[in-house]
Amino acid sequence: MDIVSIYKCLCDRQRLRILNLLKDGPLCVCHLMEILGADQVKVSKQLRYMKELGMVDAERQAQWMVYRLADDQIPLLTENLKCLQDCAGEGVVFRKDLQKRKQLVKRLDAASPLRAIACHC
Amino acid sequence: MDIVSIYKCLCDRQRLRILNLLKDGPLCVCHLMEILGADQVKVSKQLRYMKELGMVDAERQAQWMVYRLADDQIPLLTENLKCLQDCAGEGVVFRKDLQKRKQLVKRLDAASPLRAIACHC
DNA sequence: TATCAATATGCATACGATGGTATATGCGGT
DNA sequence: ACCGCATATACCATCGTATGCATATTGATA
Repeated sequence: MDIVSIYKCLCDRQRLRILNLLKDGPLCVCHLMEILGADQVKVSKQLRYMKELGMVDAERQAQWMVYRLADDQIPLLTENLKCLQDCAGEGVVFRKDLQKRKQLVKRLDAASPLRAIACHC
Repeated sequence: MDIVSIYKCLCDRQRLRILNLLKDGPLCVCHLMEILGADQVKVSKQLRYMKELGMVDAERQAQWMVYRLADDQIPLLTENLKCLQDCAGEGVVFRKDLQKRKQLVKRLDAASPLRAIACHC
């Protein structure tokens, strides 16, 4: 994959937020939607975009599609993801996303352990 | 400056090449044109773009405009520039650019030391 | 001041990415 | 077989950004 494609992917805030979330583990589309407060189509399209680039992998779990960072990591990507939370000013958004993620996982565990497992959180 | 703007800047191959060249020291527009094999308008506009972003600074030297990486480096940018030459496959382009740069400097030194100095190469 | 070289800018156009709506697919449960 | 939920896709409008051409600006030199 060429460098320019990677940077093109990174130059959208929502894609960055998604990658940042997936860095902590797989998530299904509906949970991404909830955390990001975004609509289904948008999230779905961006995931497809990143899947075609080879940045993320998708796996079906019952009716959910679970997305994760691709197994064969791209060093350039990995390095850039590392520093998202430390980014001056903007790091807040990324840190908050990860907090929301934790809350979500807790809630799912309490309400329906099975579903939490199914969704790989 | 926000992350997205930085990545937007990085997602153009020619801008990357320019930044890579400036990492080794200042250059004027005509030398950039020569090394990149690009036309004046394009180079000039991309430099302006990067100047407005705060990535590069410009200084007039007689009739030449000499561009350099901005004094107050942006960490995210610095880190990304570091690995350009090592990028799988594509690193070649960036390495070749730096070679061309060296040849250019040599030639200028031989032909006209004064001009070489004026152009800060 | 006329002129040339180096560089910048304005404007029109084209292209690619993005967003929205509607619709399709795939799976589980009844 | 049907329905509902989760997700994907097609299609179209839109908008940002790059590109090309023409022209303006700036500094040096005669």
